[in-house]
Amino acid sequence: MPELPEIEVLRRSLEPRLLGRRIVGVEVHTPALREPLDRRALRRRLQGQSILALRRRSKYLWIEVSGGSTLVVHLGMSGRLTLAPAGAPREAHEHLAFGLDSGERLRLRDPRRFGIAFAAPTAALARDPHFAGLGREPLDPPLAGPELSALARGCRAPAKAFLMDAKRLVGVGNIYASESLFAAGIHPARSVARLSAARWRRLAVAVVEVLERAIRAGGTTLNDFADGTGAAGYFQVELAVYGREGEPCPRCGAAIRRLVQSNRSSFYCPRCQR
DNA sequence: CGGGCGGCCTGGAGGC
DNA sequence: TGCCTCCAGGCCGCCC
Repeated sequence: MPELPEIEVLRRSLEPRLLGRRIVGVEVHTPALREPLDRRALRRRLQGQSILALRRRSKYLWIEVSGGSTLVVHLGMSGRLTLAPAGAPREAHEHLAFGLDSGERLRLRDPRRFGIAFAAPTAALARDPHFAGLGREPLDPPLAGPELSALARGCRAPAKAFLMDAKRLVGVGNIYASESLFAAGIHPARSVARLSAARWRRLAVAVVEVLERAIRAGGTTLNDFADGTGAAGYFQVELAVYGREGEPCPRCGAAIRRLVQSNRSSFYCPRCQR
């Protein structure tokens, strides 16, 4: 669920509330999310430091602090990173929290524990294994057809799998892959090995537009996602095909179908997508 | 080496 | 009402 738009919405919601704040306490409640939480490194790198910048890379949030370190957070499937007022009780599945000089607490809740959190030297992030092999950011600058086509060089995968291959293009997960392919009129099972230039152009435009619209709508909240203030997004009401098997296509009225690819559900219109 | 797929994990939905 | 099964999907590792 948290794909690029959700993390960007989270980043924008937290940025004005966190910039300049000082981290006064680091609480680690759970030994491991998807990776072990390193309590000592989190404390050593973050405690007492001021928050300088919030950035996003792929589906990761980077919170850069003074002293040369950055806190990296990935929400996995069910994570929430929210600011809690002073004195708020610990919530269920709260694994990690940072006390701030404002008295608030920045806390990570993640029932399914697919998330990731660690602190690392800012200067070494580009070489960090989490980031070294990542592909192109689709929005900065906005992707165009020829470049998307070039990213697919040597790739014969179905279009759905290509869009979700973070080594080539980051940020597009299961929901926005289905939505982008619908917007471009491309069948999710079509191989990208021989797509026309016109189709590459339509796909690039579709990816950029879908992601930007989702950001403007505050992201997609199906179950878990909320921004840093706890607010849900509302792009779920604008989804054209995702999760709508059997419903009429918003463009042509044909029944939307579901297809399983790589153990993931893809949704598409059999008439509009070829 | 590209690509498919299982596993990690829990809550919620649906069937009986 | 309660128990069971299934499903959700980001990402890594395994396998063909």
